[in-house]
Parts: sequence; structure tokens; C-alpha cells
Amino acid sequence: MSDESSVPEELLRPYDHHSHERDLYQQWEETGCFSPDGSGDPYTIVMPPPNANGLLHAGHAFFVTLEDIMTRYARMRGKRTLWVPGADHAGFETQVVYEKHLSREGRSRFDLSRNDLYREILTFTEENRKHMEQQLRLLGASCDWSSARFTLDEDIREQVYRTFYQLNDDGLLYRDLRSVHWCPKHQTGFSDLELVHETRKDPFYYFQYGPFVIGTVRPETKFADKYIVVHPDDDRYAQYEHGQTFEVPWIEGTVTATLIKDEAGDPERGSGVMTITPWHAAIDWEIARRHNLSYEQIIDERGKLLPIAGEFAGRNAVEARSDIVAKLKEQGLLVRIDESYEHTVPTCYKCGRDIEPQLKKQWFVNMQPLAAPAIDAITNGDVSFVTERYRRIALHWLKQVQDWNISRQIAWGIPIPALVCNTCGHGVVSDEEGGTCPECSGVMEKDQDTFDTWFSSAQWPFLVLGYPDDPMYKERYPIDMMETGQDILFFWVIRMIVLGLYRTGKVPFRDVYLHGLVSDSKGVKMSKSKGNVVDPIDIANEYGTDALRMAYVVGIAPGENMPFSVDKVRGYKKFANKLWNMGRFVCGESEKVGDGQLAETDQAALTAWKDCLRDVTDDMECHRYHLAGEKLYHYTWHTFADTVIEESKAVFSDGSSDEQASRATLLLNVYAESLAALHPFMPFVTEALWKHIPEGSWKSSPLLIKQQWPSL
RNA sequence: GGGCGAUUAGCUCAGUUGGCUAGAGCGUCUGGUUUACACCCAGAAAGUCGCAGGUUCGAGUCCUGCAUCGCCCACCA
Repeated sequence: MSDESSVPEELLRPYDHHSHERDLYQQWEETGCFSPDGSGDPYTIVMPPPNANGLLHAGHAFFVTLEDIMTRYARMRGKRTLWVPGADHAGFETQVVYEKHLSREGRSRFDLSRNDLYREILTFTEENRKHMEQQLRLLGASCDWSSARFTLDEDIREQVYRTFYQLNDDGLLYRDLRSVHWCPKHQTGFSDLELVHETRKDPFYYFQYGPFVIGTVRPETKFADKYIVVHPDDDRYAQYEHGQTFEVPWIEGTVTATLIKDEAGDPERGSGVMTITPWHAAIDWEIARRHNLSYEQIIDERGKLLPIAGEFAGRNAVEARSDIVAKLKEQGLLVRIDESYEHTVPTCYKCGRDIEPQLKKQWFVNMQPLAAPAIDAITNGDVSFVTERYRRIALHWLKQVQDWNISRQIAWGIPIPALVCNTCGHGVVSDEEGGTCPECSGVMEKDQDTFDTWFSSAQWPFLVLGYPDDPMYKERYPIDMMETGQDILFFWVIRMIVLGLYRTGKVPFRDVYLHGLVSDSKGVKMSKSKGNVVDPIDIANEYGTDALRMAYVVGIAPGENMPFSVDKVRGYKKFANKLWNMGRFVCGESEKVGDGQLAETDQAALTAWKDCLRDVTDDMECHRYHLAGEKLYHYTWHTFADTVIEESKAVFSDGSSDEQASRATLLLNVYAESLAALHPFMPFVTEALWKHIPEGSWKSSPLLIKQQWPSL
């Protein structure tokens, strides 16, 4: 190097992310760089609001990286860019987390009144929010903090209520006695999405039931069974008539059983004959309702047998099973046991316990009429999926969508604005109090239930923009991009399309980009019990946020899972340092920059860079960030540094002054543009280097975050 | 029972509309204190792109079948 003194002192040391990241972020934030600016077209992206019940994990860092790349790129392309951050109260999820806190303190949710529990959790989430927002800053998220929203904000709740009222007015909401997926541990019902179906091998028991043999896995539900169901066309039972009664010796003495012929009977399954337990099985309830049959609860909400179970009353139903079978055997009613029976059992997605269906009155959204416009919108491309396969998956789900149970029996959430009869459970949508039940003259009380969290988050895009009157809504809805995890396609993405169309008449977003799951470096799901959890904040602290971000992007195709490898992060930390050292060389020669005329060989090198840049820009436009990042890495390291800079050494030692001027111009020009193109990926190191880029045609903004994307 | 995805170097993954003498990171080996950089440089080894057919001038890339792994959906008799 000819003149050491022209290199800024800072550049003489290796890159130290600690001494830049916080300061740069603060500088961006304080100078308003994250707010929409300029006169370009609006570009809007809404952050999937992280659950305010803990710290950010590796999955959050994945979406922050992708969305920040999208945001910074749009900003550099001159768009009036807005990335809306937020936080989700995350009803059930958060309550479960808080219950664990309580139990560590030797307390239980059942010791607290609903209001006290609510208040405690509110404080808890507010603290979490603060931490989370700091963590988002550490990850470089260039979101507009002034537009940050929480799902429990007053105006947001108000609009959620309006949606509920409107669904009611339009006849798309109903409260009905239905079989609900009930978790005996968590004491709440779920929608069908919150179940995990587990394949299991259980003994399948055949019992003598009057002249019939019935089959069941769950003898413990059968105490009060008194309806026998067969298929109307099953010839084996043609001799019996629908409605015919039988005196049947059964567990607790003789019962009078009635034969029901119904299409739901499956001649192929078991013995082709079943008795039904409407209170604890969805199909059985359907059958009972079709034929107006009576029904009775056998198992309580905690999974214990009720007095109808006689000597077994008070015992856990599943645990009592073998004793119940023993009693039936004693009575000579056990025909045989099939030990190789395989079936699937719905379990609670949170605790893994068997779901115990219970009949309950809950609020349901009638989904089919709502799904139809969403199917159209997806089919005709009003919403496009970055990975085509998710479009088909979404359509498939919508075409067979179930009605949505939006009632949750938990305290933490948005209370359902309804009155419910304390006697018969009849409900009326209302935000008022008191009154008499129109059905049974019981007392109407405020519904104690809260909404399924997804009911409010499904409205997030138009809620955060201030639907219906805010100018921001009018200008920015539908938003440009919804980037989120592929695992919440049904829970969230589709429901946003559904409710967005319902409330606003428009799709909520034009593009959906779905990323995969973050696993450990071997592709194994991260979990505390496996001890393979990585904390992205720790990693960022050790290797730098830029390195972390590159590791999240490069080499991971859209929608694919991300096996998190610390070695990969380490590799990109080296890259950040490499960029830094390149700056040392390039800035050291910057005084030689001439009048901008390039020699022929330098012109060729510039063209090669522009070819790369065009390719990268095309990738950015098509959301191929994994390729754009990799190409920039390659170009800067293996072309610019390894070839262009290496060749420059000869020019600077032996070349004419014109040649040196041309070469210095080329170096600075291409280097500055590479930093700009890399900025969405590695915002900190590029911004830190940008300070040292001298004024010139390649630099139109003192801050790189506001620099225009290089011309093609 | 239905649907979807994956199968490419030792490991984890890219490879966009068929043109690849198939790439990256990490790892391995050899040689370098070359004045930007040892968080580096130069170079090397390493893959019959799951198997079997087919379409094509040409297939990792398209089609068919098979195998293995994984995921999702589905009303527990």
C-alpha cells in the first residue's frame, strides 16, 4: 500500500461487530430511517406478531432476517416502505406458559380469579414485549416502531368485536351444542387444528350386547349406551327393524336398547354393529341428533367417571378401563379381544393427553360460505404463493374446511361479547349485561369465554393499518407481502385471507412467502429436552448479526427447513471481516480516483460486476434471496477480492497514473455498489463501511440504509 | 385412508424456464508470515445427482413406475 495514512484508523483493526451494531441501529432509529419516506410507491409488510410470552427463538430470527431483507431491499428501490411490528397476546399459548410460572411458585391458575389471572398475565406480556422489541433491534429489524401494535390494543379489540357482530348479523355465527375437542388437563375446547392425531395400537374389545356383538376401544364410555346402530343395507341385520327394542344385560344391570339404522354404520368396521355415546364422540352425536335420541354425560371435564358409572364413579375413565373390562368379562359379556387393532387418537397439541370429546355450547363460525371467496382469490391469483405447492395445500384445506370453534375456556384473551344463560347455555351476541334467557327463563350472564387467539390475529393486516378509516389503510391495503412460517398456513394465513375478504372485500396481501422450520444442524427439531436449542441472540452476540443473517438465508430455498449450523455462521463472520479488509485496501487507494474514465480492462471488470448485479436484482425481485446472497458472496470474495484486487496490486505498483486512476475508480465504484447490494443481507458491516466510502457518483446518501439500489 | 415433499461430495444444503466440464459452507489433504486480510492466500482429493424405464440433439432438471425417509390432512365403534 502506497499511503497508510489515507486509511481510516478504524479500518486498520479487524472488524468488531460489538463496536458497531448497537450504535448503527440507534442511529438508524433516531434519524427516522425506518419510517416511510420519499415519493415512491408504497410497500407494506406486516410482521407476524411474536407471542408475548417469552424471548425470541431461532424461528423468529429466521423470519426477521427474511422480512428485513425484503424491507431494506424495497426501501433501496425507492419504495415508501413500511414494516409493521407487533406482538400477539397469544391467548392459550401464553396462559399455558404463565401457568408454568405459577406452578414454579407453587401456585395454580385455579387459585386466582379470572380478573386477577388476566391482570397478572397482562403484566407478564408487557415485560416480554419490551425484551422482544430489544431483541428485534439486535437482529437489525428495520421496522417502523411508531406503528407497533399489540393484539389487545383497544381499537383492535373494537374491530374484532365488529367482525364478531357482523358474522352474527350475516348468519355466519352460531352457538350450538356440539361435540367439542376438550382437553381434560387444560380445561378448554379447541378447534380441529389444535389436535395432533396419534396412531396407536390399542386392544379392541368385542362385547355381547343382547343379540349383537359390538366392538369398542373405549368400554369406559359405554355405561349408558342404549342405542344400537347398524347400516340400513347390512343384510346380516335385515331381520331387525329400525326402532326395535331389546332388553340387554349390561354393565350396571339390564338396559332397554333401541336399534337405529343409519348410514353412519360401517359394516366393514368391527362387527358392523356399534352402540353410541353421543356425549363423548362426534359421530355418535351426529347420529343421535339425526334420530333425536337422548344423551348423557359419562365422563366429567377432568376425565373422571360420573355417578352413572356406578362403582367406577370418580375414577379416571381411562385408568378404570381394565377394571371395567374385567367386570364385563365376569358377567360373561366379553366375547374376545383384538390386540392388534390400530387407530388414530386425537391428542392435545400442547400436553399430548387424549382429547375427550364433550358436548358443549360454543360459538362457531360457519366456514363454508366464507371459504368460497378465498378459494376464488387463491385460484385466480389475487394472492400468490411464493412456493407454488403451498397454494395447492391451501386450496385443498379450504375445500374441506370445518366450522371453526372460536370459544376458549381461558381467562387470557379477548372476552367474547355475548350473554350466556346460566341454566341452558343458550347464548346471545351482546355487549350488554343481564336479562332473562329467551329459551328457558334462566339468568343471562356475561360469557366467560374468550376468543381463540387466531380469531383476532386472522384480522391482523387490516387491523394494524387502521381499518376502515385510517389513510394508511386506504393507501396500503392489501399489503404487499405476508412472510411467515409454513406451519401456520392453516391457522393464520388462510384465515387471514378468509376474514380479510369478509371484512374488507379485498385479499389482505398480494404475496405469501412461507419459510420452513428451523432445526438443529442435523435436521432434528430443536427442543429443550433434547438440549439442541440455539439462542439466536447468543449467536448474534458471538459472531455478529450479519453473520447470523447470512447463515439464515444463503443456501436455504424458499419454504425449505433450515438446519441451523454454527459453523455456517462462523463462515459468514469471516465474510464480514473479509469485506472489512477489502475496505482497508480499497479506501487506501481512494485518493488515486481520477475523472471517472475507465481503461478498457477496468470497463470489462465493471461489466462483469453489472452482470452479477442484474442477476442478483432479478433474484431479489423473485424472492430468491438464497441465490442473491450466495452470488454476492461469491462475487465479492472470489471475483472482486481474489481477482480484481489482486490484479490491482500490479497496477498500483507499476501502472501509469492514468491506469492507477482508472483502477482506483473501478475499485471504489464496484466496492460501493457491492456494499449497497449486500446491505439488505448484512446491514451492519456494510453500513459501518459505508462511512468510509468517499463522496462520488457511487454515493448519494450518507447512510447506506437510505442509499438507492445500484443502477443496473 | 387421502395428499405433499425429499433422496446431489464425509456432514448440512444450493442448483430459478432442460445446455453442468454438477456448486457452496463446514470438514479433509498439500504448500505458503506474497505490504487489505492467517477471520488469509494458492492448490488438491472427494459425487455413475436413490433405483429402473421413457421423452429429447442434450436430463440433477421433464414423464412413468419402484424403494426409502419425512411432513400434512382425515369423525377415537
